Amino acid sequence: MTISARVHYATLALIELALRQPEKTPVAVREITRRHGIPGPFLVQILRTLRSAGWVQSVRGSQGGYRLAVEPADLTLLEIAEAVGCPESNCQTDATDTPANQMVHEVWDAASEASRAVLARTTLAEIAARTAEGDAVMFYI
Amino acid sequence: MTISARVHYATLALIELALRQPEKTPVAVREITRRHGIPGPFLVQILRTLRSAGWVQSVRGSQGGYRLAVEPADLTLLEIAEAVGCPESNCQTDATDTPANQMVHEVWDAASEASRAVLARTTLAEIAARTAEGDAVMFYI
DNA sequence: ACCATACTTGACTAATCGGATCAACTTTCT
DNA sequence: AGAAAGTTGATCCGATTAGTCAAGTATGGT
Repeated sequence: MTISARVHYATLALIELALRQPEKTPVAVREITRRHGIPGPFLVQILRTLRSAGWVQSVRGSQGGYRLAVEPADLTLLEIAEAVGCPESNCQTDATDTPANQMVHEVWDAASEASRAVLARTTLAEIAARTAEGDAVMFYI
Repeated sequence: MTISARVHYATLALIELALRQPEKTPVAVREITRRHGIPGPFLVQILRTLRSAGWVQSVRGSQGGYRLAVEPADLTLLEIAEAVGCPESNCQTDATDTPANQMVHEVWDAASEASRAVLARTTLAEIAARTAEGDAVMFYI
């Protein structure tokens, strides 16, 4: 499981937006980068992806920024990871389709499915709430 | 879950060796590459790693090759993947250790732990046996 | 003894990817 | 008008992966 910085940053940003959803003014990119130490224009690039996915809404002009466009409870970490991260773990069957090859593929698929299941059952709302509490949380395997 | 070709090839080679363990003569690299379409000298590089890990034994000279050095039932896919693949998913705590950061890290860790659990409970013996079955089936087609 | 076979070692190249940056432009608030 | 923000597209760098080469060494068969 590679936790590409891209996905990590995206999640951080979304948590920030989720926590500040009650505010009426949108949150500026600058603020998020300062808060979480995310390299400036890189976050912009990520937010662009999130926008075209429909998770966030951008407000231009002065006093502009970003705002969450969906319910945090409806957004799972899996969706975030897949939208922003690697371009789909393409499980195309190789040309050399020996039985050994198939077996190995099956195991890899099972493993990746297991980790995806964990991400699929964690919502943004959940992780944002826990962040707010500052609580130590146990995630069961 | 990235299934680096390195790990994939390593597993394929080990399956081959496991299946031919009863033979007295070691298996030549050339043969393995032909069977599974693995690029020649790349497999050598991988086998070197497997050797220094102690999983396989090399026999030099003519009639030489590789031979499994452990019981297939004692070797899990997790061990293989970690020995040959990425250099440990280094989960170093970032300098900016905000609560959000910690939360996100916890989820990633849980996810990666889930997939590792799958690999940890699959042994080489198991996957080799299943491959053998598949081979038998193919024989009749 | 000799030669073909096969592993050993170490360095080396090529392509891809993730991370990050820049510059020029548009929109909106005051 | 001017400052503050986001928008877009091009680009760059460094690390990692995949894959290669060549010179060397050991072994078995004849």
